[in-house]
Amino acid sequence: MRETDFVSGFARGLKVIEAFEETRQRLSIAEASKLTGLDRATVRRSLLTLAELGYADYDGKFFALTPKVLRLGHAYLSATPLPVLIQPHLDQLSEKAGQSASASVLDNTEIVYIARASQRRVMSINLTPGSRLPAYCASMGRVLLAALPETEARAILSRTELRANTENTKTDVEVLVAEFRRVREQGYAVIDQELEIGLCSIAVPVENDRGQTIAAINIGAPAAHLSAVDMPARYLPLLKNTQQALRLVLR
Amino acid sequence: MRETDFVSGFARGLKVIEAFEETRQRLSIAEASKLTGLDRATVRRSLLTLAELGYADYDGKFFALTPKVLRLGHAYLSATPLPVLIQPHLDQLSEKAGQSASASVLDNTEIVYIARASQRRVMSINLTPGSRLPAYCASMGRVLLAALPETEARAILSRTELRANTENTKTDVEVLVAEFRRVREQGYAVIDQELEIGLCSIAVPVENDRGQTIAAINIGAPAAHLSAVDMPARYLPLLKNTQQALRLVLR
DNA sequence: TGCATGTTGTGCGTTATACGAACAAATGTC
DNA sequence: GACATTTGTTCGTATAACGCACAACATGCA
Repeated sequence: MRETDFVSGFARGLKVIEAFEETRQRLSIAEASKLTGLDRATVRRSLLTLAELGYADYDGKFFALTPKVLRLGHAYLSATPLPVLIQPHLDQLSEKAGQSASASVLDNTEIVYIARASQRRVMSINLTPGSRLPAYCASMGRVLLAALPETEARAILSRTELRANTENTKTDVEVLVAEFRRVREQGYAVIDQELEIGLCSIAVPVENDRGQTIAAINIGAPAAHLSAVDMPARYLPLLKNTQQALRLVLR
Repeated sequence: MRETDFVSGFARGLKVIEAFEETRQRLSIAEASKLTGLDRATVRRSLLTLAELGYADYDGKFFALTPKVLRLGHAYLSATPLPVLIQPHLDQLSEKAGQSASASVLDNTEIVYIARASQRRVMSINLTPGSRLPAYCASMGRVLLAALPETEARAILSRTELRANTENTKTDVEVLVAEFRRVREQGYAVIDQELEIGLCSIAVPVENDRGQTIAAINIGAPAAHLSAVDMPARYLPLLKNTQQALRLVLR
């Protein structure tokens, strides 16, 4: 790609949109400028463009995103076969397990939820398609990282801020890499309250017909309901069934 | 706003992202050019920019969006208080009703789902935050259109393609406007299989503490389970409770 | 093979944008 | 109320993007 095949005005604008995610509130021009590192004049032009197009509201002082920006994320969900294909299998899985079931893919150091079937809410945070969690401490993240060559997995870990969300959270790189090996061998990952106290989950990879891991699915359950060690016996058969069914429809 | 306060490169790029939604598949440069009406060279630069930033994959022939674009839509969901505030109430509502509950806002002629609590899937299509439905034939859409001045509601209807999705679908402007009046008086809207055969729903407006309608919530149920005329008696008290609770937290 | 059709990539003159700084207007502080 | 600081806006200029035209390549068909 040549130097001139890059529209920096577009790239800057996308950066401005993402700046809203971090703050959870409306932004002034100066705030957006600080968050993005872009010049105030440039940010102002981007924000005014967003307002002009209806992606943002502007009250003369603050900018706030409008629901129209959901179109952008939805463009992926409806254009990509994966979420659409997975959803019905996830519904079945969730129904049979009586627990929430989700699907996600890896995006750099995080997993991104692409589909979800929730029976009831077990986590304090609200997960919807588009939600992100750090890969190292999520069951689907473990599965997705385990599918990578070890050097790549290490590279991702080195870019990750390994926080101890609970006292159970594994934060040591060598411990995690060893865990990836185990996950690769046994074909599934179990998380015992590493992300949030009271929450356990079990995940398996979603493979296409060439055996490549392209996503992960999991079942999450309250620790009060079932201890982590009991999860494989209870849910692994269901997950494996779904995994097998998906392998046949994914090319 | 001055002429120069608009970044057309940014606006063009956003248009390119949205082009993916319509086709439900990957796009070549020429296809994206046709869909957006932009010059091929321009579209090519935008697509290469998306690829460079990781928002798209490029195999040398076709471009496909990556999960990273979900960040953009999610920037709205996490930055806006409304979805976050509504979600727990929706969960409760859904649990008590034993049916799916959703929340949406109006975006031009369509409603956009901003939160959802699903007990089981009752519709053939998959609804997630970001999903859109035409306002005129959805229960939440009726409620949101009824909250507008009649001239505005008519203006929106005039911009809408009034399709008869089922034999029940109301497509006559005068019939719809009369329906809006009734909805405004009775404070709720009921849809009897106007969107999809077998699906009924009932919606009420979500108002802030100044009485302004800022969103709508609904309960959807299979027609086989409960006829449309029985919905108010069964679900309206629950919806009104949730409406009241939300009024207190929304300023 | 030869022709027609369609697609992608590139060079170039014109036009529009981003940059940085300087100015103006709030905002906060003592 | 005066000062200091932050924020929003304007402006001239270097630079980058735009759209057109053309070349290169692939594909389909007779």
